[in-house]
Amino acid sequence: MPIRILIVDDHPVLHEGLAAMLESEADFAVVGGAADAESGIDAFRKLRPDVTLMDLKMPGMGGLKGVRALREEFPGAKVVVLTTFRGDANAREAIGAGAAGYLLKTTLRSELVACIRKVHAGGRYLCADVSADIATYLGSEPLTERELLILAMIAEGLENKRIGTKLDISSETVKSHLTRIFEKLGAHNRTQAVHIALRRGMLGDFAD
Amino acid sequence: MPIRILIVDDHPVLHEGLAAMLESEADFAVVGGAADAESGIDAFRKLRPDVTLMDLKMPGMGGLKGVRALREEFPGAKVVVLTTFRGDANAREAIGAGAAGYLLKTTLRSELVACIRKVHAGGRYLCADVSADIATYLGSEPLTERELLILAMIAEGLENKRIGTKLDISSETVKSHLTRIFEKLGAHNRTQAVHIALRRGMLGDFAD
DNA sequence: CGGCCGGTCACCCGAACGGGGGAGCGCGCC
DNA sequence: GGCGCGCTCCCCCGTTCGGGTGACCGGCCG
Repeated sequence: MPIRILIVDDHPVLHEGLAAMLESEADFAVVGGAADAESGIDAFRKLRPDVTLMDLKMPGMGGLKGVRALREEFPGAKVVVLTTFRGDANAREAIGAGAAGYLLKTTLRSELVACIRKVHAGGRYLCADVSADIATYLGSEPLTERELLILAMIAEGLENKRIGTKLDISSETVKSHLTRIFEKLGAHNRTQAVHIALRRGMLGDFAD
Repeated sequence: MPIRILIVDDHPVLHEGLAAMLESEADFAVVGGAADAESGIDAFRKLRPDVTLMDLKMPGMGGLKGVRALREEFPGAKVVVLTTFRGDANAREAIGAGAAGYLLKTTLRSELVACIRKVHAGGRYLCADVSADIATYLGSEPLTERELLILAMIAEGLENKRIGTKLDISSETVKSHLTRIFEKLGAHNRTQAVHIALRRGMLGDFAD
């Protein structure tokens, strides 16, 4: 009996590419597909695939919450995240959300297949680039939610005072958050902090 | 006789997806593929395809220069750019470099096929999102090379003085460039300028 | 030739930023 | 209960930023 696979990706081209790739493996069967996390979970309920391939950036709830929600409802679900972006933060969160595999879209067919096999067998698989990224920042403290929120507003170019107003806190508080953010990221000013955060995938990334 | 297509893309999954999609059209024939611009041009020399699909972000020279180089050697080459990223700047440059089509990877199969047909017939095709982006910023003045260079350094978090040192100019000059950059982008501070530039695809983008 | 444009530099000044302290307060965990 | 952590706020002070204004020069184009 083949490994039954569900594909959740909103890029038609990629979606079909994956399907074509996987179908050509003798013991793989693509049993369904969806273009966003919500309908992906629906599809899972009906199909109960062995392995689910999920993109991170999708309309609606997004892939990260998708993984979390899916794993909450089906703790045994085996999910492989497949995304365009590097950066340790994305991968860490995905793994924290319960993903068993994490691949980049630059992955070779052979690696994709190997990953699915490994995950299906109950293992984990991270592609090399990503595990390297994670290793690089192993010791680094994660930002708190508040800090991430403020950093996101910084990234949009807001000034401390305006952020304070929006969050109903003093601009002094914003400053002290910022100081901690700089410490954690190793930045010396707000623009550099944004740069590092983008590189590490900590901010709601640009582009789809 | 079918429309002969060359695919240049470094993402195996996407590459195969495109190939699968296009092959399933009766009058399309994928005659070759490459994973970077240089070998894409090599392939073009041998194959002389009717239409070339090219990704923008690739190792080596990158897709933009690839299009430029290809069109220089073969002014009649019909190139469709296929990329993940929105933003008017990317698209403008690609068109300026001689691309006849510009699609996002979120494009539907039907649109992809239509685009290739239109370009093959000698026409142009931009996907709706991108032409909307371009329309939005129609009146805006483009940044000069110098300004882009400085903006890129700003994006990395460098301060004016350090940029001045690196470029061997006064920090006052950096400031006056910056003032012009703010004007052109409609920004009020450096971080916001970077934000806008990223959104508009003006900076060497993040991620592959 | 005269103008325009892009790049260079200068000075003033008020506002924003970043580093240095210190200090409360609520919450969860041991 | 005590401790730590995250969030909140405050003051000081030197630096950087950003706006305003003005100026020079070399190249390109009409």
